[in-house]
Amino acid sequence: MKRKVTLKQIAKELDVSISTVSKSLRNSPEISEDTRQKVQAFAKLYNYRPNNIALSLKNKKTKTIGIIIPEIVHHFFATVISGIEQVANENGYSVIVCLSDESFDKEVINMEMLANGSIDGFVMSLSKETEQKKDFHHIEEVINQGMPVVLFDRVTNEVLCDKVIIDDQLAAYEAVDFFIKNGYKKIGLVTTVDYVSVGKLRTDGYINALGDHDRPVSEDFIVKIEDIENCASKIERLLQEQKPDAIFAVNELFAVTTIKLASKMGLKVPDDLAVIGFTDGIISQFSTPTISTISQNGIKMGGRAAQMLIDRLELEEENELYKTELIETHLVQRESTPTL
Amino acid sequence: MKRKVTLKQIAKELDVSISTVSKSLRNSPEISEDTRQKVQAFAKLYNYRPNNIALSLKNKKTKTIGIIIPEIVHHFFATVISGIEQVANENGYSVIVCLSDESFDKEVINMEMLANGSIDGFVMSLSKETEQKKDFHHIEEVINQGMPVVLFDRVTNEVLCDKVIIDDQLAAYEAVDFFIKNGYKKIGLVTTVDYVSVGKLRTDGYINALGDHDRPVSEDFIVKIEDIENCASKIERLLQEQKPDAIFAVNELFAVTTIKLASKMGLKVPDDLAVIGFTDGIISQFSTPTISTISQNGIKMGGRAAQMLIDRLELEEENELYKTELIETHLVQRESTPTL
DNA sequence: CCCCCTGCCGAAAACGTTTGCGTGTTGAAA
DNA sequence: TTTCAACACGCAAACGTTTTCGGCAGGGGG
Repeated sequence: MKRKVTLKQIAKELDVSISTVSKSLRNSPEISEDTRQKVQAFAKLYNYRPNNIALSLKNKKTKTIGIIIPEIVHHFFATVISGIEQVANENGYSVIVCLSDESFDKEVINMEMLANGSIDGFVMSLSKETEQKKDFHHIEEVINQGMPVVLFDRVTNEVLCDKVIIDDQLAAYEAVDFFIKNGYKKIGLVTTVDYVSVGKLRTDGYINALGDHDRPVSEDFIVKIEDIENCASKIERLLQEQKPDAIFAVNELFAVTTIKLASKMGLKVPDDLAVIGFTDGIISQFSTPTISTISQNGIKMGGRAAQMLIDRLELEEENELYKTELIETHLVQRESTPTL
Repeated sequence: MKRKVTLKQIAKELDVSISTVSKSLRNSPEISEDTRQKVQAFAKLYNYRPNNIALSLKNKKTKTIGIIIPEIVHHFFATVISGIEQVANENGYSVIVCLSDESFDKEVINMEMLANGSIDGFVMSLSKETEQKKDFHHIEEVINQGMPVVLFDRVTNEVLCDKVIIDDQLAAYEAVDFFIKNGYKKIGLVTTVDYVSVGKLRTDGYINALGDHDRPVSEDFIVKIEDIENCASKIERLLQEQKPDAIFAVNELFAVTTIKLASKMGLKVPDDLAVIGFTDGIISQFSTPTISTISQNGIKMGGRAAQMLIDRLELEEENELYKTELIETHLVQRESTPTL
């Protein structure tokens, strides 16, 4: 086993100083052609690579981005990571991933763990619990220490930083608008509880769309789901009691669950019930029928977030002007809405 | 903005030496009660946290695990990361994730990038291209430098290291055996090209199961798919020309694609065609009909891999005894196979 | 012959820790 | 009063880099 070789070892072996070796490898004109060649040959032979940790310590930058997300077993977040990783790599950065498991405490612990020098900045999406508690001191603290943070998707107005989101409200509006324009009368909503920021916004979009078309908004047509495990009964009740002809669901899981329940009740999708979901993921593409969704391009979202972070990192002056970028969405029509 | 405080700053502020501060914070008996209290109070006030990078440099360990996987937008790999992260966190480790995008070059670059001190060890799954080229020098080099590697799922016999796999061949055998025992006569296989290690093993399991029951193995019943994009025609041909009554697919995507094609051809699943897939993921759970699969517990797999790596890292003596752990699988019966 | 310049290289500091060892002070024992 | 231990603390090295600065030697010009 041959351990990694260091400058010091090369220096000793070649009987020169450490600085000579370092300069030779960086092609400094201070060093004679002869010595440079010799050192470089030796370094190549022993496959010398500078130690990242030492470089990080010296340069006070790690070239590493910290990602904190609620969970990774979730297609949308996986695509976001993918987007971040891609842009990060192109710019010579690595990514270190931590999962909050939707827990406030884990989010805080992970942030503190990474904030002590391990990374140059964060890209993160809030955990449900954090959104519920509205406690963002851990994020503000990190920002105060001069470490940039970019929030995406699940963001909050209460902390000042760069953000990347989609226009959740508008996207939901358009989905409902699509239903209305195509003659649907009884449009139901399957959404999350209100403290989930994106759920709330999408709910607002639904309400506004109905309002703008002078449609009544009834609580009876809205199902708010806390945990996915036992949501079936609530959705079933909506389907049975209100007999909606269209359902807008704020995520894939709700959409596919609704369709399955509808099918079990003998309803045909899309003939008896049209469905539009949110987040264009695996489920929507492969379920039967395939599900029309509002696309939410995670790759692009992650890419933009990473780019914003890196831009800020490589900027010399501190810039207190924070931007919020909007990622465009559009309706992907599939089998769960009729072709018109 | 208050930047992170260092030992040096505390020392200057309190007019003591750096070592006194350090020792005070670590409760060394060398330091008087008085000074200790004073330093600790001050450190708490300024929210002192030791710099991870400096610690890494000093201790020559980073408490970070490098993960290299082909892609993250893939439910199985996402669950594996989840499993790794969990065990890593419990042991005070972070994880840094790199994606090879199924490319040999990216795999090599990522490994070299991380191997220069950024991490203590690797958990990885080979890219398709690496499996095809059978070039593992980058992995061997890393191991030679004393950095432990744990391979999972897509592994190779050509490199000596710890491994975590499922018994792909046995699992496939059992799936086919299930078909045979339940009276199916014409069992088709939808698999990958042979260089994908797990695909090959599952194909072998299929062949052996047929052989052991004295069933003929015909190439006509086997479809080998290179890329998922244009696999439809091949599968259709199998369904039309051979009219199998059961299909074993080596992954979810092949399974759901087969089912969709069968439905389009008017075949009823499971009545006209029974299907068993592999990897118990989102698609299998939510497609219609839900798909029976060989479960492949990614969380457990990742967890074991992480534990093996950490065990080796925290072991004092070098241990050349490498283990290969098997994760048990079982058949999850859903709607794509008949209830008997 | 002296001075200066230039080419080449090494010493050392710095990044932030931890820790073995040396040292000064104090108090008590002889 | 002398001696010695215990106590409390500081020095410095080490981890592996990069970079500034200073120095030495040799050569050329005055």
